[in-house]
Amino acid sequence: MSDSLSKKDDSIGAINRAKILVAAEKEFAIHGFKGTRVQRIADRAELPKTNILYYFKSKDGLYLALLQEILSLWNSSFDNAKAQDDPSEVLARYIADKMEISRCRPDASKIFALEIINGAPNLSSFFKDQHSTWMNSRVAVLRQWIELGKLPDIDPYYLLFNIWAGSQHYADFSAQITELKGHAMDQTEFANATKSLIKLVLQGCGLIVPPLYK
Amino acid sequence: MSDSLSKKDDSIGAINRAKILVAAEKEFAIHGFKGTRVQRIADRAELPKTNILYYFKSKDGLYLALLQEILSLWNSSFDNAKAQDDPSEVLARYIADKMEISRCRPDASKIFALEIINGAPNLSSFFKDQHSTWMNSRVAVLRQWIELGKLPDIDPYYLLFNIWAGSQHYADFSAQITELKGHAMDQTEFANATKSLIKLVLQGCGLIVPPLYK
DNA sequence: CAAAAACTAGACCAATTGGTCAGGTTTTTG
DNA sequence: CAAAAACCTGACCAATTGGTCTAGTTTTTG
Repeated sequence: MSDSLSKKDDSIGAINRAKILVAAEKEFAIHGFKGTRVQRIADRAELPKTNILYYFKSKDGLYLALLQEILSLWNSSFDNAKAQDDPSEVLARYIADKMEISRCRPDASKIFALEIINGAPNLSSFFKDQHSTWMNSRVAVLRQWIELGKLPDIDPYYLLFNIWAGSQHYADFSAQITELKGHAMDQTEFANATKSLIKLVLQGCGLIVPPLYK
Repeated sequence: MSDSLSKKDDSIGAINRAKILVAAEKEFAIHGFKGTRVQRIADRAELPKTNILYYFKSKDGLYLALLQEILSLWNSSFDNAKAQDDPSEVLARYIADKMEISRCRPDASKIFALEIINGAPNLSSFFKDQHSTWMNSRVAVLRQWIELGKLPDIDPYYLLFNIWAGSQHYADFSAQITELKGHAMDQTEFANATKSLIKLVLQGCGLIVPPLYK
């Protein structure tokens, strides 16, 4: 049977589904939802178009499945941070994680960005609620840090927005960055960009950068 | 006569062209290039579809005209900064300008973002060259500031990327922000976000925030 | 004021494309 | 090993949509 619940066998179906998702991620990132052609996903996955529609009921279905997989990338170490943790360590680690996603999964980041820019028409209210809940709990921890004097006064929302913006930028705007730098960023440059961002954000809100991230 | 060179008369053609551009900006920002329907631009502009194609040769032509108008927004006070200027003042002003664009022209920002995310398929190499030239001259000024000891050592590229990312985020990701905050940001909140960003960036690279922007 | 230019607009079309269908083959399973 | 389930695929279709054509109306201009 072929419901799309999680399972990672090596059946021919699982392999093809994975190939299709990889191809679709690339196509949707480059062309957007409306601009993406099922035929081109098929070409990229080296399967006939009909198979795409066989494994995923429709273009919509494929997109939704892909989006769900992408959203799971948003989980991070910051999710479990507590008031007793060290803000510098936690935030530096969080930024480093976010930068790593931008480096390794730029297309996933782009698809998410496209979705938000267009008004999040395909994000379920379940995800939105979950996201809001997550945000509230994280803002609470940041406020506790501030009360405890571990973090200088700063609006938690704008702090988080800046971390997201600053890290996702390297994935979403890679075309611009490549153009301006004259070449695509390599791993070393990503490491430097990560250090810069960590320093900017931590120092920007009055924290000391942990030695590990200098 | 109807070449699309600049002119701001009140002829019926100029008025309609302007109405179409306003409508198109909204539609392209929400649906992307491929997802935008000429008919819907027409509906929004309250003109028959044929008139859209009359004033602009094609959907492509309309999009290109709009994009060109949007690119002109990128000019700013930072363009003319010199080594003898004060980095704190210049950068604070630059960030404030960028935030103002995000607040007043969010759809323009979104269209630019969509264009870059999709690999900048419609940005002329003329614009790219111009942009690179601009970047080189700005990086040079930042480096002079560093040499003069007016600005602590920081990679000029990553500094500028962070300013762009941090400010454009408020336009491009407004759907997410609205969802997480529970409401759309008003002018007061934009003012606070601007202060936060200025403080984060300036303090982040070791500068003092000018009183005017506190 | 007449002719040219600018503008309005309904009818229509060709091309694209997501998706269906029917008839296969291969793999799994009892 | 047979039957059922899973998988493959070419032919085909209906709907959408950017764009054209033709024919008219309004505005500008010499």
